[in-house]
Amino acid sequence: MAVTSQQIAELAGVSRGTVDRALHNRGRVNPEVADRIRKIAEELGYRPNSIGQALVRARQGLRLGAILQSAETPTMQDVAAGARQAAEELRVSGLEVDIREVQGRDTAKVLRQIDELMEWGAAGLAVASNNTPDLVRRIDRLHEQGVPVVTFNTDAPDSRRLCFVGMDSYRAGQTAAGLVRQMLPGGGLVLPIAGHVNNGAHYSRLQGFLDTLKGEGDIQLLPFQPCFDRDDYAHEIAQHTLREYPSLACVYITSNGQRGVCRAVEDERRKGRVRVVAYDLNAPNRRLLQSGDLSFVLDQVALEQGRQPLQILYNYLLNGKAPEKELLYTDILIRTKYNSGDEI
Amino acid sequence: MAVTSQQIAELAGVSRGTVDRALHNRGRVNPEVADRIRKIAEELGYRPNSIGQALVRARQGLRLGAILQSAETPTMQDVAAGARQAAEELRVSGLEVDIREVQGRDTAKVLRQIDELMEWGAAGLAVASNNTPDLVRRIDRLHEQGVPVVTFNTDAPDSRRLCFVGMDSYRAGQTAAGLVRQMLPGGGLVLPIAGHVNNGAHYSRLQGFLDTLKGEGDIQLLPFQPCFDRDDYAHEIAQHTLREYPSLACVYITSNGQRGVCRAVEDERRKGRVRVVAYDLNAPNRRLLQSGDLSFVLDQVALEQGRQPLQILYNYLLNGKAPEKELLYTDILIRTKYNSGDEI
DNA sequence: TTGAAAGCGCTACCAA
DNA sequence: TTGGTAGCGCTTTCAA
Repeated sequence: MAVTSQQIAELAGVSRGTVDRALHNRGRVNPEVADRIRKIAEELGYRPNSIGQALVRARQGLRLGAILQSAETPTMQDVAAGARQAAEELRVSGLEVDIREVQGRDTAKVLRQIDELMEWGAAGLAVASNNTPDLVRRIDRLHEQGVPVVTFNTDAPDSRRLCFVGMDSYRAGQTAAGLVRQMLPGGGLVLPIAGHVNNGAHYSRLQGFLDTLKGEGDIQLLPFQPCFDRDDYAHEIAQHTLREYPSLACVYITSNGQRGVCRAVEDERRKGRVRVVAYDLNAPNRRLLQSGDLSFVLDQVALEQGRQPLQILYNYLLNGKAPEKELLYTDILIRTKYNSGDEI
Repeated sequence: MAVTSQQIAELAGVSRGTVDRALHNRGRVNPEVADRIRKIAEELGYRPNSIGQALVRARQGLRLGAILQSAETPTMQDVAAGARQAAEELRVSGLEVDIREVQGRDTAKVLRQIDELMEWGAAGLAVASNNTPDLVRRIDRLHEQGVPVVTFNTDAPDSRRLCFVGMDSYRAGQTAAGLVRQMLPGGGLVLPIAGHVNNGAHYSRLQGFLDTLKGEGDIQLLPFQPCFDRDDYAHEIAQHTLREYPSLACVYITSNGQRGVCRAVEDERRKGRVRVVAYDLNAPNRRLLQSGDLSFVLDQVALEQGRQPLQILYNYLLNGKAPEKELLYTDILIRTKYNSGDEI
């Protein structure tokens, strides 16, 4: 059995209460005594038993809240699963976690959930919502009230959030560019399609892609087109471009709409000659990879994105450990038909 | 606060001890009373507080051991870090974990460590060693003694181990083949290099690769060559092949030796025209990706490989939950110069 | 078959 | 500035 605070108390000739105060700098202890206690603890390699701590903490009932927007999408469902996993892990440490799922992109609903969670007594929040002025204001207010907020999946960069956990979209775009570069050693014509023009993540995915391929002389980039996350628009854009450019070698799409693109390629009987690179490994994309309609899918580690924020809040609130960086980027996964199975 | 065993005891008009015995089927309780208790617990949605359980468990002192062979390699260091992480997490649940690192591939040393850990009182073991008859025999013996063994990173398939956590080497080979296929749309000449001919993992990486590319008519596979994990041999093989085949398009190497290959490509001034695909994202490979000497690196989630086995042993020994599958394959990661940074 | 009580390690509170 | 004590939820022992 490891060394306990009781043992230290006996060695120092004081009570456990004094040891506790000394080691946690809670004050109300003679500095000399505190020094002696700290030295003994150091020598014995004392580390407070986290189970004991958890037991006490459970009584205090620290509460954390998490809110996920667009919860109806496959990716956010994965994120939610990660959050639930973290909630379960933290339960063991004596915390309570409430996870709220919001359908669609609706800042008003998100704000309402924030209100409810604050009323419930949440000491920290994890928020995955889109970056609107209203949300930024609310996050700033929470910050002033001493309630830390971690954004995840989608950032609110202008707010005073503790940190962000999610994909580095620009870097993801670069990664996509690297793949296209490898696929087209002899160069070729590439069509980039974005989702919404005003979606920060989609835009960065595009920028990273364009910036990285621009220098490569033998690769020609067509002007990018927005498809507004819709398969029908994406289909129309792809079909039109395929007909106009018989030499089209690749389509890069940063958002939903990939099914429309693949259908267009198939319709025009260009499958195999036109490569498609898309985002997010969900069920439909898994199928499109298997069938060879998609060459690559860039995936975010959704589960991790859900898990980390709550852990970070826990470490911040209970151990006073702030996250190492403001931007905690999750891994960028490259998926092909061969590594998109159900690995653990 | 969630419902406690005390509350159930009061509602059932019995003591906490009786509730405990009833809910955990420890016997020594009137069946009718047990039924009543179970029904109340069910209705109230009782779930035993894991902190309370951990506190008691800590007193009993359940011990787990982990042994890693070839601990001096970068990959195994990552695996070890994962094991340490798991050890820390389990400490919170009241377990003690001892991790032993063995230098080199030495079954005798591994067996000695197993002895020591058993003497120490380990109730379960995680073992990453090479698959030798001696080890298999020992694992089987442990199994008979009721000590579960989880193999990780490297499997001992013929043993009665509880399960294996690691890469699906054949599938990794297929993944590499898929990348080569994408890189060489017009076909081309490919040289496969393996490490040791008798290394199961390296052989599977080769087989998966060959099987997947065999059907592709326009890709020509040269006979594979073993380089015995050595850069100098790999250099020699690559140099010789580069000179003999000016049209060589790609080298696939399943083991160490990738530096020798890259040097040969550079020496022969074929960098950019000859693509190299290798394994494991360690420091040197990160550099080779950055410099463009390597096109792709296939990586195993080493950290996860270290973490999982101990968690599995915990669930098995304390919750009676056997792993879902015998072969728990970890993710196959594709790394390029753009996604091989230090993401979390 | 059942109950009562101890004890795990820690922190918080109150009294001195 | 200190010590003493209660109590978190659970399991286990001992006694009835």
